[in-house]
Amino acid sequence: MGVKERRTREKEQLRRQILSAARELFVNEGYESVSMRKIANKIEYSPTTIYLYFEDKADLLDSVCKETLLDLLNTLERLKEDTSDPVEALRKSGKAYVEFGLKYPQDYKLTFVIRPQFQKGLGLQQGSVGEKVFDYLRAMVSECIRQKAFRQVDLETTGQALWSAVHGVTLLLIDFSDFPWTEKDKLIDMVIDTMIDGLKA
Amino acid sequence: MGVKERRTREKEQLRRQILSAARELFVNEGYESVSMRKIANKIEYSPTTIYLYFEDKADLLDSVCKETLLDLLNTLERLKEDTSDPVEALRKSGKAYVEFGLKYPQDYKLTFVIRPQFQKGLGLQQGSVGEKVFDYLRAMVSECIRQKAFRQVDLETTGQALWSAVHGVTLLLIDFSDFPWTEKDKLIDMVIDTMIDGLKA
DNA sequence: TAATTTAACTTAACACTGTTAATTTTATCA
DNA sequence: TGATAAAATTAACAGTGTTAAGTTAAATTA
Repeated sequence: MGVKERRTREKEQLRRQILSAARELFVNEGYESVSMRKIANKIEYSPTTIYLYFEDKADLLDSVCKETLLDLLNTLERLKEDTSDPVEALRKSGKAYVEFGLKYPQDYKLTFVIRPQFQKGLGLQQGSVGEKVFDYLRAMVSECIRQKAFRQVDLETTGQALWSAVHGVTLLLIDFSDFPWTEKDKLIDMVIDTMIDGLKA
Repeated sequence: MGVKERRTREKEQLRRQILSAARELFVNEGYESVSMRKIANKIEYSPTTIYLYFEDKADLLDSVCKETLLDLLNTLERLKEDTSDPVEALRKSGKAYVEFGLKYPQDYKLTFVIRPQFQKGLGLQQGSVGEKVFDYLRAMVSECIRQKAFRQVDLETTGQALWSAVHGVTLLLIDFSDFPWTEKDKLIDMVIDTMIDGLKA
């Protein structure tokens, strides 16, 4: 009775194939410039086959972004081990966040700029990977407050403010690549360090 | 010989009409969802007429964004008069920047997210309005450093870091409108105040 | 093995897209 | 009025996301 299992496996495999082709095209040509036909051509199926695996183009984007968020979450949680100093841990997480965005700039934009445009109302629901990323950030901040390294700030607001800062520098560096930035790492450090300094006790 | 002058005026008028229709549609339906035909319908001309006044759709976007930047620059420079305290002036400018973005969220996104995607290599050239906006920010920061309200930080990097922070919070509030933000103004103040505190002498 | 049911996939079609070249209409000047 | 220049239009190209209907292939049953 291994037939059903094999079929399920085969379906899963094609689903991944579609997803991988979609990601590559989205990243290289931009979400709007990629057509269902292009994706279909890449995997050598007819365009409508994709609709048997995904609701529509936006759903395809959604699935690609969920993978990206998982990747980001893994990257961040891999840092958790070392560093007993909570402020240093937060700083490192901030750097890792921005560096993730700059390493995969188009994936980052898909997830944090394009997707919200096409998935309004589904930004960050309960149990989502996106929520877990923010949970991670909240825990970092919480530890800084608990150990009195930060002054008595509001946990939620502080987390959101830090997210704002790292999101901002990431996007500016991606979008305005021809702007006469000072040395990239200097800017990233400046953003993160200034925020952290402003929060210190 | 007022014929040529009238013609010039009429051409300018139609140009503005196109621009205004384009802005309204871009803002309400999103750049990619707006077709040249839709714009043409709105002004009751044939689609190709637009090409006599603008190079292409991206040029139309470019012109719309230049207007937005002028509007932003005016909004900021109107603050210049009052406030002798340079730090307070910077804080007010930061707030005004974010509030401008939230008052015209789609115009802000067109200018600072969509346009760079379609106008790569023209992000912020010499003499552009965009450059003037950043000049304004630089002057604010410069004054804070000159009056020793800020510690001896690098002018360029500091300006860019502040831009990152306000850009980030503006975009997050626009894009993730369903995220459980703490009170909006509380967050905006937190971002700006924390950055400024981190820069103080 | 042959017929039937189910799953997987494809073809054809709809009303659209940005942009170009060729053409027609409208306005100005001699 | 007729020629010239400017302005606006029509027709066409190769493409878009998505749906409904039709076809092929695989699995199950008799």
